[in-house]
Amino acid sequence: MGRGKVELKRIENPTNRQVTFSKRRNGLLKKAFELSVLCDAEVALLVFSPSGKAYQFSSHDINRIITRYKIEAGITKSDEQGITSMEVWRNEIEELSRTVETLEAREKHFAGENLSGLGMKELKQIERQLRVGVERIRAKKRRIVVEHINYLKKKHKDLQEENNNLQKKLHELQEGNTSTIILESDSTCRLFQRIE
Amino acid sequence: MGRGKVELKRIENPTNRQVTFSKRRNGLLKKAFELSVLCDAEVALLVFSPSGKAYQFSSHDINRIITRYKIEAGITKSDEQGITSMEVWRNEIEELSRTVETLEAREKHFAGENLSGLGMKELKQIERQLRVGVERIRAKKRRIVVEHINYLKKKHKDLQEENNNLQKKLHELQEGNTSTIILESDSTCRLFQRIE
DNA sequence: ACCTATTGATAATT
DNA sequence: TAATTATCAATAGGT
Repeated sequence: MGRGKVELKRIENPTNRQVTFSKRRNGLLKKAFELSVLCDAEVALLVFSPSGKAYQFSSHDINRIITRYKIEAGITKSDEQGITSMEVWRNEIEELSRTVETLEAREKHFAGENLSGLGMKELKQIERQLRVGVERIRAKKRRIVVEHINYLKKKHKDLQEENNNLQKKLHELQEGNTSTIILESDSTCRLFQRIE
Repeated sequence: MGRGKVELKRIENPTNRQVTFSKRRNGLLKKAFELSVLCDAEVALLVFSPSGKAYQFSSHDINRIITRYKIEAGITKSDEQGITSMEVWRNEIEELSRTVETLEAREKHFAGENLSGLGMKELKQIERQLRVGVERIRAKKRRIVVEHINYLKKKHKDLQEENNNLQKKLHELQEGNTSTIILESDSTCRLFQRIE
């Protein structure tokens, strides 16, 4: 929505990024507010800029919304108010550690290690995933090669054209001057080298 | 944004409210995502519909974002001791998060996704790893099949032996008693069934 | 920070 | 519920 489409990737220019952040953050907060009013919904929005500044919107008490989320997410705490941030962090660390363990186990499976305990079904499943991965990797490789070949073909064609032009000029010079001409132009020499 | 301006107040028609909720919720989630990507920001969004259904978006682990918010909000009564240990934990969390991200990225690569940005060398490396994995999985499968076959062979042999013994006993009985004998032994019937 | 050409979101309608 | 479309809103790039 502006003077040009924007790719969905990190804006590299820091100034632009900052400006866009400011604009879009406001837009997002506004829309969160509108949603809560128009549709009578509970909305909580937390935003941290890369530089660490915090922004928030919440239609109701934010801690209530967060608590509601945590309850829905299955994190039933004995005492919501009593959770110190330290406890929250400890839980967070444990959760992350579990995630890491799971991911590492899966990676081992993909590498064909630690397979004891897996049944035929799981093995077939993993093998299928691996084969899909291999096929996609190969497709990507083929694409890269094709692109490179096309690039070279184009370069080749361009150089051949340039070469023809140079030859033509050379002939014109020879016709205008019957004395022998020795080819010594640097660019012409490089040209021939690059064509092979 | 539509066929007419809308007042910033609760939509009274329940159908319209539901439809608008669905559309705007999607729009809001999309924009939250875009903000996080374009501007490299941490964003967490929680939405509860009036009917109680929960929707969420978070650019990073939502609990981490919530924790971060709680810390910023409750920073008033934090003593220096607390801050120090909190920072230690926060560092640990960030490290774990990075590990998770790395592992997830690698898993995507193994699945042949998110390959943009990888060069020929990396692609070949990944393909090699995948092929090694496939080979090991297949070896494991072969081992399982062979073991199973051996198990069946042994069972078959045992049963055949038992069968022979029974036949022998039968003949002995027949020789001792010339009258007709009808086979009705339950165990013998099951035996023949299991051998096939 | 403000301005506007453009893209994006969505209200109404089918 | 899912498309389509006419409009309004957000915003990218420029000043």
